[in-house]
Amino acid sequence: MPKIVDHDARRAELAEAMWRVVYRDGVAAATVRSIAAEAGWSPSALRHYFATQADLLIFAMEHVIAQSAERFAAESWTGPPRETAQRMLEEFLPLDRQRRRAAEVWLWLTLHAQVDPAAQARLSEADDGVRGVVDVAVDALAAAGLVARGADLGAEKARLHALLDGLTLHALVRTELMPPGRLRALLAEHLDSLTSARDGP
Amino acid sequence: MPKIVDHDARRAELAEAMWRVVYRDGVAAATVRSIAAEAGWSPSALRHYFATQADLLIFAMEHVIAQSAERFAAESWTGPPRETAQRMLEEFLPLDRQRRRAAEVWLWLTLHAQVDPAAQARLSEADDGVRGVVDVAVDALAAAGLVARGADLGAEKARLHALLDGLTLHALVRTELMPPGRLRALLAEHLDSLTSARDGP
DNA sequence: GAGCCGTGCCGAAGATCGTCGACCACGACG
DNA sequence: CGTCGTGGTCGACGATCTTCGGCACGGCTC
Repeated sequence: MPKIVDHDARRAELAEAMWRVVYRDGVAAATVRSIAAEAGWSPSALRHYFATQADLLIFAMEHVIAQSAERFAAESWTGPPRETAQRMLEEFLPLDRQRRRAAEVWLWLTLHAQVDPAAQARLSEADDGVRGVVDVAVDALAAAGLVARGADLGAEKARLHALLDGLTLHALVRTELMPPGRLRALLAEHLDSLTSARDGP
Repeated sequence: MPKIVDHDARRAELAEAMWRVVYRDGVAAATVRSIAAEAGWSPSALRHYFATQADLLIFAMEHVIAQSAERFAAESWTGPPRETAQRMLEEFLPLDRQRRRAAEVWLWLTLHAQVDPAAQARLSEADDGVRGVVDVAVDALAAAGLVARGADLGAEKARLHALLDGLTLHALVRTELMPPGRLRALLAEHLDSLTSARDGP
């Protein structure tokens, strides 16, 4: 009976407006009002599609993660496993402004999740997406026989994942000490350590 | 001529009040009002000692870091270097509620530093404190001959530091996957990887 | 011992934020 | 062609950080 709008499309539109604001002015500028202005709506209109600000940011974050997942699925990922793993994991490092902004949003969500169980749950799902890529990368290395027998794959995945997020954090807080080249080099060094021969059981 | 107050002592008192609030209710509850109430002052009084909320949190963070540094300096750190390094680094992991809360504050500051150059500068100094401890730990291992010749000490320090902060982040966002025991084990695994024989140049 | 005046502190106000409720308008269905 | 539900706006509320004007206390000077 009433006017019908494609909610999913509208949500995506608002999420993109949010990313434009974030890319331009940083996550601190991602207020409900500024995002609404960017999208050309009144602040109240957003409430029809996102009950709360955190919902919008989570949706936007899931949006880019889903896009990343599509890119991962689309690419063939042939070639040397070692270089492939490096390329896959570099996707998550803040090597350019865009990914740096995404890391800021990620940080905002992480902090917010400390007090919002709903955000916590959905952030965990998104986190699983990243963890899944790390798993794939490590498994591919192991399947290629590049990881020493006896290595604890579960622990290696957790360690690599932690290193990835730690590097991201350091890139945010100490940009001058962590230029893109150093981020890549440290990731490479870790993969070297992972793939070099180590004592089996 | 006027009433004289020991500003440093008052600042320390307010910082301790802040930590009580944070410990009890989390960093989100660390508003100027709640901290003032906890300390028994009016919100305006805080402005005499901290120009802004970020200043208070930074001071409080530096406060605990300074205390940690004192503990580090006080302890003799004798015994096997490998176990010593583990103990030193575990100080920075959120293994109990107190350190978890500290990590939340750290996260808040990191986010805030993205828009506040002053906070950014002072946070960098605090970050150097942590980096210094990591350096000491790795240097001690190297001095004991436990790190393979040819290893890039600078890179190893950066990698260990990133791992430390990454583990902290994961402990905050995925507590159920990162209980204290697993945090310790992953740190130990990394130190094992660092101290096990690796290819020299 | 008396007065001055600067420090310390408070209360209220300003600005901005997220969120909510009341109200209007359009348009698809009966 | 009328109905009524969805979509949208406006205004307001409460909370936040920060700023401003004013009051009071208490050391220093005379």
